[in-house]
This record gives sequence, structure tokens and C-alpha cells, in this order.
Amino acid sequence: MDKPRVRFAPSPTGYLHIGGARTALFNWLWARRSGGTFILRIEDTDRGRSTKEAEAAIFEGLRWLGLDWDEGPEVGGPHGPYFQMERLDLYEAHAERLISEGKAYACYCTREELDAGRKKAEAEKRQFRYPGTCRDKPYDRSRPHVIRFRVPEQGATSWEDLVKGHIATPHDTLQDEVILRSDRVPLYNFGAVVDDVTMKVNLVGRGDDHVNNTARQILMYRALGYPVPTFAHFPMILGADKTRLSKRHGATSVTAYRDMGYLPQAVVNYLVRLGWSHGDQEIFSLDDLVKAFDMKDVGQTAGVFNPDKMAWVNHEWLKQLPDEELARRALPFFRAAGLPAEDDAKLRHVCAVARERARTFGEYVEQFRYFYAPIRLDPKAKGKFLTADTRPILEAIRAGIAALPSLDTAPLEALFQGEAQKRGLGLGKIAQPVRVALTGGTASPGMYDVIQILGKDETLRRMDEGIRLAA
RNA sequence: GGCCCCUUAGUCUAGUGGUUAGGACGUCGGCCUCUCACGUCGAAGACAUGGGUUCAAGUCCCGUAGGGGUCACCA
Repeated sequence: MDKPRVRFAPSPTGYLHIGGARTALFNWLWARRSGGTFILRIEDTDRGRSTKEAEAAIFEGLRWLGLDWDEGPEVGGPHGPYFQMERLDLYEAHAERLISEGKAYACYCTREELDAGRKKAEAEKRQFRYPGTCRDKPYDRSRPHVIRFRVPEQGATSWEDLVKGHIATPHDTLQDEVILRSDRVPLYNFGAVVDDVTMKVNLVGRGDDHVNNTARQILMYRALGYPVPTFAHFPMILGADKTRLSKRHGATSVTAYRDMGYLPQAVVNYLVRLGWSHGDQEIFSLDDLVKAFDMKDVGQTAGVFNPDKMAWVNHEWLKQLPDEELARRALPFFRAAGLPAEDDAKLRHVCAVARERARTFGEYVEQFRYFYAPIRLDPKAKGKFLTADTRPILEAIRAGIAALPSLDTAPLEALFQGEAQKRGLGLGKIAQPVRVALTGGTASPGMYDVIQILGKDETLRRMDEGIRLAA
């Protein structure tokens, strides 16, 4: 078989969303696994909704995920241009050829006439199909018109879908659809076919919301006399309520996840596992995937997007980062929250303790802001642990720390253990009040780490304040 | 509503006629422990449903129900 030539063909009408990213990923993997070509094409024929900002956002999202394209915008290629609005002549030429061969024709029906027909059909509770009014009218370019593709009345078109298997569409469910608008801009099905043919795409992988377009497109390939590519339709991604994933389900853009502190490899890892699996393995790098991915392992059932599992996957990836890289990547998130973090030993220590405790950089900032900002004292914690009873403990620990020549773990441990023994208490009775004084709450990393991160001066300041409150 | 597709635990999935139906997230519990988390051990939890075919069905066939998609001069 020829080397795969696949494409991702988004409309620049918004950010790169989770579903689009997975479609791009599956295609990219299919190309990379066998040295094929991954093409990016921008389907910007909907001028009302297409924007340059959206284009840029899509490029940014793909690059962030590590999905580089071999042909397309900004990189060029032998089959460009890669923007549909720059290929209008091509569509027109193909349409004219179909007209001259009697496979397409001009339709002069107005939108109003068509709408009236649709209304009537609805009132009579029957399906509306274009009645073929203009099928045999002569081609008159001087009249406003669209171009319609002639669909056979009988029979059916079928194909072997790489993920869904055999699918057949009866022709009587189709109609002579518009391929060129009155302004000569192509509609989706025609533009995609002409582009896929001229870009020599041999596998079309896309969301299964396009299943119903496939027979129409196959008919067009045949009418044009071109080879029909292989199709692969990926199951949809749904929200928790099992409807198509959309904004109301929460964040759906890949950059939103980037901004929440997800790693690109984690997003890739989670998305690929939504609809694809490889035995019991859960964690895959992009390199692993290039080796393991196969369209035949893509499932057929729509999957519910599960943010909890994605956070778990992210945590797995975060845990694997070397200390320096973890700190370097975490830094912008602390900064964005207005916290005065630096790429220094303190931040590395914060990240070292955060590593096992937080799943995203967003959670790092949320959980450990007290290392860089004044504590937010939890009233319940204060009521329980900053009391007249615990005040002597706080004072003793405060004095002990003040007297320590260094904040190494061993002397700190000796101090806490010594206080516990002296008072006949468990270590918890000593540590909890101190924890509340230093962090504002009852859950935190180990006390010795907290003290070391805060440093002696800040530790003593917070202890003093705790003692004052425990009065 | 017509057409197309789908149906293993709350969720993602393994499973290709013979398994105690496996793994993961989440949930619950034990251990570890200065709290939390990590780790670790364990538990609960699924073949939508009714008929066939077969010695044997989650696996094959048909029906039913449920879900999704799609029916534009959007993509």
C-alpha cells in the first residue's frame, strides 16, 4: 500500500477543541507510524465564522500538543495552497467539468422557494428532498444559480470503514446537493473531495458525525473519475450527560487545559485512550503511540470525557519530570497567580513536595500558595489547634527553632520528637498546631519540609502569629 | 420523524464461542504515617432486554428498548 497521506482539516471558527485534537492526533499517528504525510488544511469557506485568530489558535494548539504537519500553512508543500479560499479556481474547474459531463447542473431555485418546499414537507410530515426542478434546464451563467451534483435515484453506496466496518447508504436518502454556492464558493462535501483528491490524501480520518457525508463524497470521487480513499470514522466524544461535548460541559479547548497546568503529553495520552486501547497499558508517550497505534484498535462507541481521569494521567506525567524541569514549568503558574516565585531552590523544594500531592500546576498554586503568600487561616483549624492548650507547644517549638543553628531535617526531627516525648504526646499532637500556624490548615506536606521551605525568619513570624492567636 | 451508527460496572476499556468476565479512573476500607498526598493491600461494582443458532453465547442471527449522529447556498 502507498504511504499514508492523511489530513486534519479544521474550520477556523474557534479554538482547537478536544474532539478536533483527538481527530488530529489519530491522523498524525497514522502518518507517523509508517513514514506517511500529515497535512493540515484550513477549511475557511464559511466566511461568516472563519477568523484569523481561530486559525492561529488551532496552529498553537497543534504545536503545543506536538503534532507537527508536513504540508500546510506556514510550512507549505507541493499541493498547496492549503487554505480553501485560495483554491476557488480549482473547485470551479471541477464543477464545470461535472456540468459539461452532465453530472452536475445549475439550479436557479431561490432560497425562498426551497424554504417553502421544506415548510410544506414538514407540514405534511414527510421528508423534504430537492425535487429536481432544474435538473434538465440549460446552463445559463447570467442567472443567479448554485451548482448541484446529480445523485443516482436508485441503489446504494457502501464502503469498508477502517474503524466502523461495512456501511451502506441508500441513494433515496440522498438528494442532488449543492456543491457550489451562488458566489461560486464550494460547500463542504465538494471542497473536501476536490482537496483530498488533489492533495493525494488516501485515508480520510474524521469524526463519525461525517458518516452521512461519506456516500455523497464517494459518489463525487467516482463522478470525477478519481480513486476513492479509505475512510476511518472516529467515535464522538461526549460530556457527562452523554450529549456531544460542548462548552457547557466545561473547558473544551486544548489551550484551556494548558492554562490549567496540564502537560501536552498528558492531554495526548488521555485523548488517545478515549476510543483507543492497547491491552492494559494506560500511559503512553507520543513515541510509544507511534509504535503502538493502529486504526483497527479504535473503538466504535462514543466515549464520555472524564476530567478526573485526565487529571490522573497528568499527575502520572508530572511525577516523572526531573526536579529542574518540574520547577521550570511550574514557575509561570505561580507568577500568573501573582505569587513572587523564582526559579530557585525554594521553588524546587515546593515542587518536590507538590509532586505527589497535586495533579496539575493549577493545583500546585491552589494548594501551596501559602509558601509565597500570607496564610489563609481555616477557622475550624484555628478553633481546634490554636488554643490555650496548644499554646505552650507552639511556644516551645518556636523557641526550639529559633535556637537551631540549621534547619536540617535531623535537628528538626529531634526537636519535634523531643517535645513529644517530654510531654508524653504523639507526634501528631505537636505537629498539627504547628501546621495550622504555618500553613493555615490541617493538611500540608511534612512539617520539616514546610519549615525548610518557609525559612527560619518566616517560620518564626508565623509561629509568633499562631501563638498570639492561641491566646 | 427518515436514514446511519452504537450498547461490558458511575466513566474509559480488554474480550473475536468454552475466562472465577481482565485492567484503569473514581468510590469504600486496611496498612504506612506528624496531617494530606504518594505508595501498598483489599472490597463493592458490568455483559441493556427478549427470542433464536450451538454441546456451549459477552462473543453469531433477529426483534425490542436506550443512546449518539445526520437530514442547509454550515463544516
